[in-house]
Amino acid sequence: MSSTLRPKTQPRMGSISRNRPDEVSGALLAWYDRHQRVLPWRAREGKAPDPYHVWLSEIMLQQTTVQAVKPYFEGFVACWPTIEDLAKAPLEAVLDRWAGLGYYARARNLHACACKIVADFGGRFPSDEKTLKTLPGIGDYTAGAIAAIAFDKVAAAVDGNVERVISRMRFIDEPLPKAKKAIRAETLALVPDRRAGDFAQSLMDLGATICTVRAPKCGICPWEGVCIAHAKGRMEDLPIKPPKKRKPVRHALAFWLESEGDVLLRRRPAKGLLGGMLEVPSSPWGDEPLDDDAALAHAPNAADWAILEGTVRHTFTHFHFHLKVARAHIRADARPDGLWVPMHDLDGLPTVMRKVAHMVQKQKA
DNA sequence: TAGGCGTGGGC
DNA sequence: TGCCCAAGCCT
Repeated sequence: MSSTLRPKTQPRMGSISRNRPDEVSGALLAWYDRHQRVLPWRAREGKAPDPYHVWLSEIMLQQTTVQAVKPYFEGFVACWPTIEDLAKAPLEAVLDRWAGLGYYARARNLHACACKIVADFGGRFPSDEKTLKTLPGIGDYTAGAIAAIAFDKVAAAVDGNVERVISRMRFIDEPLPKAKKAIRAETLALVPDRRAGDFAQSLMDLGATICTVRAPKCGICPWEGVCIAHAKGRMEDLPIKPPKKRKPVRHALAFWLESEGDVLLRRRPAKGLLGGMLEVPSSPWGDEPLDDDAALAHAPNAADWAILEGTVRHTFTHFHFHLKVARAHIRADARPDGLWVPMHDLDGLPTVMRKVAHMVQKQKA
């Protein structure tokens, strides 16, 4: 990224005018030059960013922590070094490698987007927000982030971090999501003509490391002097979020069927919850716990099913899940049709199903 | 527009 | 422990 536009004399701390967008953004860029995080998807000093890496990381980072993303990003880039490689891969391979990261529609859209970039755009990402937003999995935030970070376009990338930082700094006390329009306008007004990508990343770094949800570190914030929420002592009141709803509990019985070191799995329907992912077969997921006999009627075959002690508990976005597990062994010549997978090769399972496997292994010991 | 859609960490 | 939250998107 160009660093040529840094002012010759940096504004002194506390001397920034909150009515001068160039001074406000300049103070943040100066902070970013000293304190930016080193992340695997960021371009090295003086190097042009790789749009494929920017896009891949932005999709993975949607609603997901940096620490969780790091190993997946490295794994994807090692397995599919270019977007052409990713487009050529079977969707199932992409989903299996995404397993554990959550929000699996992202992986389906990722693959669809890669195919579209290769088929319709010659393997090159468009650089304008409007075209980016036509691609699967790319919305307002991600379009702005790619335009700014990969192509240094003047664009606002308003994510949860930016909503928090800007709503505090400008004291926008309207509740979300109504506040989004004002936050976006305030953010866009601050984007500098040069270093728009650095500015986008600096806002996110500030939100992630200084302007945190709880206990923000205002004493070391480059915007302490211009932040209205800080002046009022109201930092932790913003942004105002709508109340959450209670999660209901759903129940099911999973069927762990073993045969000579393999376990029976199946692939879920392509869309919806865990769409396209591998799973341990189970009874339908219902609002009430099924009694054992009723649940066992859904078993994939007639076998000597034993219901294990304990319950797998897992929380999805909008419900809690209580899963009992039944287990049986059969001979190889009695296997029902299905996907038989070696028990040492269960990396493609989503977390809830890994919990099932873990419970079975624990009860063997 | 509001609800569906995962997971792991922090307190 | 239960709840909140993290670089949102889609319908």
